[in-house]
This record gives sequence, C-alpha cells and structure tokens, in this order.
Amino acid sequence: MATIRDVARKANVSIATVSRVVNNNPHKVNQATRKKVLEAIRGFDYRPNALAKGLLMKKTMTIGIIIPDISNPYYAEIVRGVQDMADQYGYAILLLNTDRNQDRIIRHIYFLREKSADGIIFSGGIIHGEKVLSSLKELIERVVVIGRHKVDFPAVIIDNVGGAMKATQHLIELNHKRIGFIGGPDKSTTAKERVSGYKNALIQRGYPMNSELTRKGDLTARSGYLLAKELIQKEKPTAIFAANDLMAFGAISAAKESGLRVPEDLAVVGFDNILFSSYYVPPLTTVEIPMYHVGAAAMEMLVNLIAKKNAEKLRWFDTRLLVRDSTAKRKLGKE
Amino acid sequence: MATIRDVARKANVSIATVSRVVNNNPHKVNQATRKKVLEAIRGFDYRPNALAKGLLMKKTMTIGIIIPDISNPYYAEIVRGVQDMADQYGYAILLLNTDRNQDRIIRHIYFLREKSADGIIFSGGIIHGEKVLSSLKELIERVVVIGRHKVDFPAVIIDNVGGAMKATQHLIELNHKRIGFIGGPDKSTTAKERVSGYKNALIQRGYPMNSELTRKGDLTARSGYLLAKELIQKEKPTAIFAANDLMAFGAISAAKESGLRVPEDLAVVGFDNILFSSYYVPPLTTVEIPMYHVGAAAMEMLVNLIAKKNAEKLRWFDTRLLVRDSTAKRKLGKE
DNA sequence: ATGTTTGTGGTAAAGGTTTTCCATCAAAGT
DNA sequence: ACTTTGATGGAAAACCTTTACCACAAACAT
Repeated sequence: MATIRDVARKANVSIATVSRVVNNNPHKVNQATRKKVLEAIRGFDYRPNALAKGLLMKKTMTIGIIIPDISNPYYAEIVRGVQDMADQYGYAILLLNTDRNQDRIIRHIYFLREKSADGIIFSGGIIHGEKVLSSLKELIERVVVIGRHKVDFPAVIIDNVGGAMKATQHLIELNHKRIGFIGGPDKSTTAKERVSGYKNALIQRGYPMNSELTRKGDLTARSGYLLAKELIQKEKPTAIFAANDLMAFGAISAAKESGLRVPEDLAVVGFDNILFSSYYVPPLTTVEIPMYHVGAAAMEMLVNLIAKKNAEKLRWFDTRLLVRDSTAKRKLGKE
Repeated sequence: MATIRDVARKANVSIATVSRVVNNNPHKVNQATRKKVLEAIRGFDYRPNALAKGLLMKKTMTIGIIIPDISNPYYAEIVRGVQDMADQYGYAILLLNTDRNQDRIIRHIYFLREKSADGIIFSGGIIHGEKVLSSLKELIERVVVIGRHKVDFPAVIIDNVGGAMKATQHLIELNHKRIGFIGGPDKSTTAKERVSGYKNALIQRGYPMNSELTRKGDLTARSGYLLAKELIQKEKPTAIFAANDLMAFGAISAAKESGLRVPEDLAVVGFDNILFSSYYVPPLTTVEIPMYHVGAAAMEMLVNLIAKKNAEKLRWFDTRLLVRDSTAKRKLGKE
C-alpha cells in the first residue's frame, strides 16, 4: 500500500503538501504543485489510511448497529435504511447480532469501543442494567435507540401500542368475539407494547380479558405456527392477532392445515408489513411500519448527535392498518 | 478513553509491561507486577485501541462483505452465517450494499482499502472488468466470492444448475407440458445458472425450447407477481419454476388472484428455501440451499486465506429438492 | 527604506500501540 | 572470584496521517 510518503517523494514535495491536496485544505498550494501531486496520487492509486487518520482525528466515520438478528426481515429492512443514510454521509457500518443475549450486547459494545466507533444504533432487546451502561462509557453520548428502552437515549419510536389497537379494533368491528393473540418474548419491548395495544383495545370495548387467548412465542414463523395450532385446537378463536407478520404467516399456515379457511373461519392480522406480506395467500392484513425510514431516521439522528448539532431527542413514527384479504374478503381481486 | 499510558502510570510500570500483560506476551513479567497492571486495567476499564494496533500490526480483524441488498432474505441469511463465523474468530464485519451497481462496488472496495480491511467476501453481481480488479490491489489475495464470477477467486459454489434441473425434472415427472420460468436479471450469475438448469432439463427430456415461456424480472415478489400474471394470461403454463422463493410467492399470489388453484391448475416451484417458505400457503416446493452454511464457509475460507494456511480454492454446496404442496398435494397435512 | 501582508512550502509533534533491543540484578556454574 | 544465564523491566522505533508552526520570498503599503 502506497503511503503519503511515497506520493510526496514521487511529486518532490513534503507530505504536508500532499495532505493539503488530498483534503482540500484552505492552506494554499500552487497550481503546478497541486498537479504534480495529483498525478503522483493517481499513479499510486493512493488513498489515505483511515486507521492513521482515525487515530489522529479521533473520528473514524464508522458506527455500530446492534440488532438481534439480521436474518429477520424486520431488522434487515431497518439496517438497509441505516445503511443507505450512512452511505450518504460517508459512514461505514459495523453490523453486530445479539440474539437478544445481554452478554453479547456488552461484548459488542466493548468491541465497538476498541474500534473507536463514532456511535451506536440499537434495536431490539432492552438495554438495562449498570453493566451495559458502564460498558458504553465515552460512547454514551452517541447512542440512538430504536424503540423504547429503560434508559433515556435519543430514540426513534414506533407507535406499537396504537398500531396494535387499530388491528384489534379492526377485528372487533368485524364482529369477532374470540380474538387470540400470539406474541413475542418479554425480552422484546416491541412485543410487549403490541400486547398492551391488544389488551387496551379489548378493554376499551368491554371485552373480557381472558388471558388464555394469548400466547408467547419467539416471533418466528415456526413459533407462530405452533402457537396458532395450539390455540386453534384448544381455545378456538375466530380471529388471531399476531405480533408480527412472520408469526401471522405461521398462523395462517396452521389454520389451513387444520382445515380452516382464512378469513372465513379464522381471520388473521399481522404486524410490520414486511416486503412480501402482500404476496402471501391470502394477502395479509397487517399494520405497516416504515422500517426503512425508521432506520434512516435513526442514522440521521446519530449523525446529528455526533456533530452535536440539532440534538433531536425523539422521532415518532406512526403506523397504518392495511386491510387485506386475511381478515376481510374483497369483492374483486385488485390491489 | 484511557490509554496504555494511563494504565502504565497508575501501575507504576512502563507501557511495554502493560502491553505484555494485555497480550500475554511470552516475555516474562513478575506475578506481583502483573497483578498491579491487571488492577489498573480493571480500574480504567482499559481496552487497547484497535486503530493504533491495526496501524502497527497491519491487521485490523475487520473484513468487508459486499452484497446486493441486505433486505433480501437470501443475502441476510448468508450474512448471518458469515457473521457468526466471524464472531468466533474475532473478526468484525463491514456490511456494504451495492444494488448490483458496478460503480458502487468499486467505491466500496476503495472504502475497504482505506479502512485496511483484512479481506472481502463478495456475493451477488458479477465482478468483471479491469476497474474492479485494479481497485482491489493488495486486497486481491484476500477475496472470497460466493457463486461464480468471471475472475478466478477462491469461491463457495452452489450447484444452481443441478438444483434447477432437479426442480424442472420434478415438474416434468408430474407430467407438466407447459413449464414456465420466471427469472432474474442477467447481472446475476445465480439467476443465469438457474435458467441454464431449467433449459438443460427440458432439452434432456426432449421438450421443445419455446422461449416465450421464460421471463426475466428482478427477483422480488412483486416482479414474480407481475411476470406470472402475464405468463398466465398469455402463455397459460401449467407449471411455473421461479428463480427464487420470493418470485414464487408472487407467482402463487398471481395465480390465486387469477382464480387458479395451486397446485391443481398451476404448480409452482421456488428456489432458496428461505425461512418461511414452508409456512406459505400452500407450503412451497423449492430447492434448498444452505445459505447460512454457505456464508459460514466463505468466512472460514477467508480466515484461512488471511492466515495463508490451507489455501482451499473451492467449496461446493449441493442443493436439495423439497417437495411440498405447491406442486403436489399430499394426503395428510403433516410436515 | 522599512514594515506588513500574501502565497507557498517544509518540519515536527501527536495520536496509541507492539516489539526489538538493552539494561540490570540475582542466581548458578566454573 | 569471575563468567554465564535467566528473570524482569524500560526506552525507543515504527505504523501513517493531519495540522500548528515556522520560514522565506515577493508584493504591497507607509
């Protein structure tokens, strides 16, 4: 790898001059000299070493993003949003998976500190406990979280409670009496908020809160399938609200297997509107959240946070109920 | 951020000694001294700065992974495999999306060079042209690709041709005469290989090669839906082989909307076996490729490449046809 | 004629680490 | 008593960059 020294030697100037040319430093450099330097740079295909630069400037243009699992489309979409925004600002992204394991979170944080990351975006799992907080150290002023956490970081919040209420109300309006809920683990704030919305809506409409209609899973299609199967056999709901689309897929799959028609015998609502939920059969009624934009917003906030300007503390995203065939058959098959 | 100097001062030793303790250097250090140092380290919660270390050692324990799009579950699964393996070896992952744009690939490569990445994993798109090759420079010896490329890098290869043949043969054995194919862009080697497999199988069985039964799309569910819709209306195939599961979902969705039953009126086969394809309705017949393991294998090869040992040049992954309900109705609904 | 600004370029420090090479001392060997 | 060896610790170089500071000449102002 060619260094600034090689370039300087070839162009017959000092390294300071090369640096000035590379960084468009206001310090003047003669046209002729600049040209020589530029040629030398081209000749070596020289790029300044980011490690050295980062070490000196205490800025690496790298941020970490810590999520439970990239193979979950929900997070993948968020990451894509973060990514694109990061790209625009010239930031690199260090991706870290936790599988919701608190120890791994801490390990990842230390890792990011070693690498002198400029900031962190968190999503999924809950940040709690002294240990996480203290591991953050100097990074603590440069954290943006997605979703609610015990700790008061700048955050991008999604109206999960409201969304879940809309979904549940929709089922209520369709006259369903026995509305089941299949949700996620307590580790997930998102999952917890969605149960709350479900319960709120039921209470508001004076439904009995028989909690035997709710189940907890792990937000995978498989888990949705298993839970729905059980629910269908035992509690025989007429509708199921799933905490995310993946689980809703599993639920519909279970319904079909049990000989139930969707939506006639069992209505199903999901949450997230992941990319292909409109191509499910039947197309899935679900609550849309703009995950891509959530990710992009988080990154934007982090950039501002790092630049210490415009210290926005909260960005709120609304949800939207998308009624498709899994709850109410439309007359004509058009989208 | 505490530095090695702070620790040294607090423990009343030189930085050399601290370094020795931190890195378990064979150079002996007295038990008592070691203890003092360890305490100082704990006190500051000291971690060696990876930038400084990387600069000196010319090793950053960071690799880049360049893919078309992380929000595509196919790539997300690969990345997850890479990630977990990287984690085991202590590597960090820099994630870069290209959207199959050649210029972005080059930009990303330069970026990784600036950051002194230890290696690169490529997947999707084709690496071609002098420009990419020359941009690689010193990294060129530390590249692993997933899938076939014009250039001869160490690679993890998936038997796409064979898989596509199995899928097509399966449809042939089910006595389908008009078997359509909906595929991906020419930019994607994977997509091209899958058409080849499809054509090979047809030719082998003496089918006429009427290419009006094939369509090219962009590997999204939406594209699958559009293409299938068109195919259904014009060419009326009895079976469709989609180049990936996402497109297959779109195709089934289109079939249902056109009043066709799957598999009775239209059989559909996908490719990839993404996580929830078994929870589709009907469960999707598809060709399984172990994406997670492909990713893990790629990372393993890269680690060895970097360590210059065991210079494995090729890792081959077989595919497996999973027959589910989208092509042949089973008697009993068990999985 | 002297002092001041402007244009241009170089020198050297600093950032945090690892490791080579020395230095010292005590114990062991001759 | 003298040399060798082993244990232990420190000083300093190197990795590559940016920038504050200095130097020098030419042009300008007084």
